[in-house]
Order: sequence, then structure tokens, then C-alpha cells
Amino acid sequence: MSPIAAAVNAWFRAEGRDLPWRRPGFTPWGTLVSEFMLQQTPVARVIPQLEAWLQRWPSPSDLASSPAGDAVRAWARLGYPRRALWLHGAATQIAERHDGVVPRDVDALLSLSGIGDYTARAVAVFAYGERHPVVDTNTRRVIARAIEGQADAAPPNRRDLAAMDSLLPDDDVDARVFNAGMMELGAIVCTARSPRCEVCPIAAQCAWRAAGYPSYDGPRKAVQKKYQGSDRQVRGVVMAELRATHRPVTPAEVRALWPDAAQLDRAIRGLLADGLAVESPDGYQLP
DNA sequence: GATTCGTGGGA
DNA sequence: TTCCCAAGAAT
Repeated sequence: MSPIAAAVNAWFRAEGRDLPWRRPGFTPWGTLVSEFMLQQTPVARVIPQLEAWLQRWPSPSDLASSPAGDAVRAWARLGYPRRALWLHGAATQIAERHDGVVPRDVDALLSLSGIGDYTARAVAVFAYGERHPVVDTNTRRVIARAIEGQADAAPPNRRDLAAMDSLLPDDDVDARVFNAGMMELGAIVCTARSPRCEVCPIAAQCAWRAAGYPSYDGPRKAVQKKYQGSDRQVRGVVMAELRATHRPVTPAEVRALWPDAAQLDRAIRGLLADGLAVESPDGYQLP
């Protein structure tokens, strides 16, 4: 094992947070649900929702037997409600094609709705102990700094997988710990804004530190558009109303939600197209 | 390959 | 206050 991997793993075993999905006996289904929720949503907001979710739907088949709208409502304010729809779809596919058992194979996982490169490998590694490189925003940033000497990661790229793979210890267990450790390091030490290099276990080997912390000069990642007044905000307002109302929301009630009728119309049509809303004779509701 | 998709909290 | 960003995926 490389000196960096050895240091990361020793640090993670000593300093890693006690999170629900790291508890012994946490199920592959629990891991899958947690990974869906953690896509772009911070840990602190996920934890309470995750526990409630698993209480209600302890297995993929349990979720598959509920209407998709129940999943969207239970998703509450985690954001990106399409993930709830995709998770329900994945549960249905697992029930139908995999006997209700979360698959272990990366390609099988990749074929499920809402599962991409990150989530497929995270489930294979953390739920089943398979050996694969897990690449997320944290591991990409740590590699950019410690290995490449850059202040930040370039936009996501297929080469990220190979970069992580080249650092991965040979042993399955060590590789699993290393994946978790790199993510943890990026999450609580090598953070985006104010890295805590004084407590970093690989500060001595860090290329960025050795180079004197040069500022980032690579391609700029796309700037996130303003949320206030955006179509996304309108979709969020409509979805909040659909979640709160256990009967169809009438067109008149929809019109009262937002002053700009054209923007509202775009939101409704988008939600219908995404399957997050369906039309009934009396208005709109969750699927 | 660039865009789109929620929501909330910390700097 | 405003800006940035958070265990991404689909189109």
C-alpha cells in the first residue's frame, strides 16, 4: 500500500465519523437509499430522512409496493425530487429483475434508474466489499490537491476513475477503507473553502502544499444560476404544494402560487414530463 | 458535452 | 447580504 493510502486509512479508522451507513449490519438497501439521498444533499440533512425512510420501507419490495407519489412525498425537502422517483423506479426494477435483492454487480447497478458511475460503485464497495474506485466530489478534490498540486479539481472527467484506481490498495478491505477515507478526508478536512491542512494526515505528502498553495488555474466549472426567481424555484413551490395537499390541486390554486403565469406553465409542463405530477380531472397531484 | 434539476447552511 | 457548494444523474 502506498504511503498516502496507508496514512488515509489509519486516519479514517481513528477519526472517521460514526454515520448510520457505517454501522455494522446496515443493509445493502440502506446503503442504496443513503447514496441516493446523498447525491447533492449534505449528510446532516440526510440522516433523519434516511432513518424514517428505512423504517417505512425496510426493503426494495416494500417501496416498490407503494405508489411513486408516496416516495416523492416522503422525500420532503431533500431537494431534486426526481431522485425519489428514480429511487422508486430502482426499487421496482430490483423487485422485478433481481428477486428483491440489491445487485452487487456494477453493471447491474448501472442499469437501475437514478444510478450512475458514483452510486453504482459506492453500493458495490460499501454494501458488498467489492474492489472498485469510488469517485465523488471529495475524492476528486483530494486527488487534485494531494497528487496533482492543484487548488481544486477540474470538472468531472472519465479519467477521474483511472486516477482513483491507480491509488487503490490491492486488498479488498483496504480498498474499501481507502474509498471511504478519501471521501471523509474531502468532507471534513480537505474541504472546498477552508481546508484544515494542520490536521490533515497526508499534509506531508501533499503536492499542493509543497507547491505553496497555488491558486486554481484550470477550466472553470459552470456557475450555478441564481435560485431566486428561477424556474427551479417555481418547480419547488409547485412541488411543495403537491406534497402538502392530499387531493388534486386545482388550476386556480396553482395560479395563486406564483405571479408569472408563463413561468408557472413551464414548471407544470416540466413536472408532468418528468412524472413528478400527473393530471386528474380536478387538477394536478403526485403520481 | 453543456444544461438542468431543490434546498439549506456556512463563510 | 450574497455567494458557494453539497457522497450526481439524465438528457
